[in-house]
Amino acid sequence: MKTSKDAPRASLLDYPRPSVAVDTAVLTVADGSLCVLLVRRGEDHRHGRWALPGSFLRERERLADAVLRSLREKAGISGRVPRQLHVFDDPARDDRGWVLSVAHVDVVPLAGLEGALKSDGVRLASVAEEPEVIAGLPYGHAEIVAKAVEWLQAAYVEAPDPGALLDEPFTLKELRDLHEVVAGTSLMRDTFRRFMEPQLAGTGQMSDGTRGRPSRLWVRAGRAE
Amino acid sequence: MKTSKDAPRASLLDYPRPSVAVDTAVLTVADGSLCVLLVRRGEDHRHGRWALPGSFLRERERLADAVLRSLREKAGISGRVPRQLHVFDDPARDDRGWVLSVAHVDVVPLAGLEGALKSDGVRLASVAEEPEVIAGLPYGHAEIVAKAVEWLQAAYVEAPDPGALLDEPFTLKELRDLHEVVAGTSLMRDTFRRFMEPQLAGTGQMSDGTRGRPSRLWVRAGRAE
DNA sequence: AATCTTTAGCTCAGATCTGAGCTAATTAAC
DNA sequence: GTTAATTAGCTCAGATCTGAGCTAAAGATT
Repeated sequence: MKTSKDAPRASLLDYPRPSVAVDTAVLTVADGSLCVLLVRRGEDHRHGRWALPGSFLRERERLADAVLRSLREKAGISGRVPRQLHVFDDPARDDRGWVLSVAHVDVVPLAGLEGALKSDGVRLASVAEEPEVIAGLPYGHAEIVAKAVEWLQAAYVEAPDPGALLDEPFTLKELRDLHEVVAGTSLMRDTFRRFMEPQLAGTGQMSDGTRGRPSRLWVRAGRAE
Repeated sequence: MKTSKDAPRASLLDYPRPSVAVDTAVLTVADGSLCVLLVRRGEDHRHGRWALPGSFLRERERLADAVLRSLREKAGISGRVPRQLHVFDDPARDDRGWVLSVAHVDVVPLAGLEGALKSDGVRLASVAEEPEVIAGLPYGHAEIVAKAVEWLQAAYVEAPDPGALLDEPFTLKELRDLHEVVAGTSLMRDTFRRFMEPQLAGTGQMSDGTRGRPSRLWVRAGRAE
């Protein structure tokens, strides 16, 4: 089972190898609530339970490609920019054997999920409003969701809608509403404006047909002006 | 070995598996310079070249344990709190085969490395002063060092000496000198003091025998007072 | 059409932060 | 000893940040 330890060995690649999986928290905002995408597990293991979409890594496949493939196959959606979060390596994590899971996060606007959500094998769970659903996920997936949310919140403190959840152009109110949902707190209007404006480019247009006084419309701009 | 759980497929674990390695950037401060520990590679591969200490993961081993083992075996040092940085997954990274490398960072005071540095198979490379050494590391290790330094700098912005590089108690000058080395820039004296003092606990003692006016001695304190 | 509600955009006093500069306390050099 | 150099700790004016409150501009309600 084990190759000998000391003698010059044929190849270091003779070491036992773990299975490697990717699991992804797909985050979006729906109905003013930060949500994560769940899929119902198929015939393989833990049949019928809700879990994050994931997959085993295929031969020579890149992690990001495995994430995009798993989102396509399991949830029927197009992921965008999967980002690695952490490797979970508890040998007892998965009772099928020795499995490392590389957790990822991706951000997808609700419009990109609507087709997938018609299936009854796909649903959203609100991170804030359905904590019991998140806490009950198998394979330590609750921890992945927590890390994903933490990452998203940190990203949304730094820049205007870095996950591109909003369609451009948008008003500062729309942007602030989104950031408040992500942060889970209310944000001071002027402080928010003052921080974000330098990172936005004005379109010259004004919003129209909305409630209240029309406001300028903006698009995301590169940080360096 | 593993038996299948239920019918349809033999086992998902029949997928091909990558080799998994850990590589660690051990950071320290020596002679007023932020340094990373390198070891000379042994008989296995790339004989004689300097590289970060690393190892293949053993059966059911935790990543953190593999890091500590590799530091013990390859560098003869006791690591402290290895922290995961990123998984490098380029299939062409290693010409021996399909190898995922889980990069880690650890912080160790110079005193903990002095024994190891007597060996000519172990050296320090200054991140700022020997960029060509870092840039020439094999297996994409330069990228690991860059991520490790980035992580350390971010950590040192948040808290007083989170890597515990300084022996307690210390003066604010010693702390600031350390933080300046890590940051690579000079830090405003009073701004630094004002930010750090609430995160320190005074010992009531004063420094003695040092140049200049004696100053208070401090120890690190938990963030929550 | 008058009034209410909502949102935008600005202003300004007060709060907070910044860092140069001052005085103090010690060691080092002469 | 006397003077220079170094570092500590504080102070205060100026810079910056904050957010309540004001006026403006639109749709909604009556």
